[in-house]
Amino acid sequence: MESKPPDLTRDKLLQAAFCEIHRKGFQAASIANILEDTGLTKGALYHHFPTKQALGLAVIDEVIREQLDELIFRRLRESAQPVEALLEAIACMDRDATPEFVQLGCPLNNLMQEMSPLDEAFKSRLNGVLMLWKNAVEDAFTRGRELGVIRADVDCMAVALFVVSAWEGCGGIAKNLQSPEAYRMCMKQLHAYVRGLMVARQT
Amino acid sequence: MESKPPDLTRDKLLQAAFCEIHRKGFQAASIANILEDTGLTKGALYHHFPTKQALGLAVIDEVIREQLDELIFRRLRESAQPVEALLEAIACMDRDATPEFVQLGCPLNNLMQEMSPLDEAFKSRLNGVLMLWKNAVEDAFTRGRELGVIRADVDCMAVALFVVSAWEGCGGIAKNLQSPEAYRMCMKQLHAYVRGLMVARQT
DNA sequence: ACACATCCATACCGGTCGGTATGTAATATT
DNA sequence: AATATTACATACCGACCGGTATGGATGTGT
Repeated sequence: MESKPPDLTRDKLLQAAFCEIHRKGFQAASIANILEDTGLTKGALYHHFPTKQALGLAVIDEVIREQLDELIFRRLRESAQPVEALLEAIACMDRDATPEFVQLGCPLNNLMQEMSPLDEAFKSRLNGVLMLWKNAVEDAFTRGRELGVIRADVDCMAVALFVVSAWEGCGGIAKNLQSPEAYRMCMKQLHAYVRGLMVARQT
Repeated sequence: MESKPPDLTRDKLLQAAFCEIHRKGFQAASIANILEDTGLTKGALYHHFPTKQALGLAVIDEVIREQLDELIFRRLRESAQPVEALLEAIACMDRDATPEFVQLGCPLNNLMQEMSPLDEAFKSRLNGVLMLWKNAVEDAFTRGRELGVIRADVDCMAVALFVVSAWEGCGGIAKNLQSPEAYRMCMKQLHAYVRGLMVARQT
């Protein structure tokens, strides 16, 4: 028994809403544009989502969270060498930084900056995703410390929060500079910072 | 000969616009609200500023830039011990973080995230301020290296870019968590990172 | 005293926004 | 086969937006 009828229309709306929000921000995102992109009408949208806010929240839960989970969280969770996976994830974001992604910035961070002070519902959902991120990184550090890869004096939680902050910060700055080079330069420093938390390795 | 008649009305508009933009973002900032706060009318506003964009750009140049200059840039510029001044500036932001400032976030970063991808004029002005910041930090590192306080292997420009990124990143994350404690925890790691760039000191 | 520019208030405009009421075709239910 | 529900399309609404046109008050140069 399939518990999930795919609901193609809903998915199209979510995807188009994600793009529009990613480009314009949530408040400036135009329902009309989303409908134009999908070829649908208001009847369709308001049949699936009671309000624009509900649409935005669904984008967070069903698009943004999923993307980050695939791209980052899961890799950290599933790797037997969590610290190496973290370094690889950082290096990977670095390498794969397309000019378009750099220019538009991290969808999660964009929404957090815009909506968290304005809307409680947004804030809690966004913070939920942020905590998934922080916890994934913290867990990687904790496991790394147990494995003897991370120095014993490292405060895993504080460091994890800082790593995520710096991560988003690098993306934000590069977005404004609209420069993949700046992003790489910046993420390279974050990479070096994390390496500095590891126990000195004998080569 | 006074070159600057104070222009009280203009200043009131700028200040009210700054607050409204700080709270809502530029696009969502309502001209009507700004006028209500100041007790002025559209006639006054559009006499001093041709458009809403011009008002926003003036806020950047005449409010935000000045604030950051006083709070950070100047201190780095004028100190004979630039690295210590940087550490102190970081610790200071940390200590003085009021819940309100944490909740609203850095005005510069807010505008950068929102407007840089949308408006060229905003982008160039904002990047100008950002470069002032980065250059001030870079200069502090460079001078610190010449003074023998910073390790010789440090890439001052890359590190400066990272420091500013992480700085803004910490503010951004704390803004979403709406937690001064998280901000302090995060900035403390940044503080430690900068200290880690210094030559080992014999106590 | 007169002309003129500065500074600001009032009234108004077209456009876009999110949201709703209504209709309809297709599908599921009984 | 009749009925109810789902899944959309269409047309429309009031609110608010940034911006403008006009007019009045005040000072200023001559």
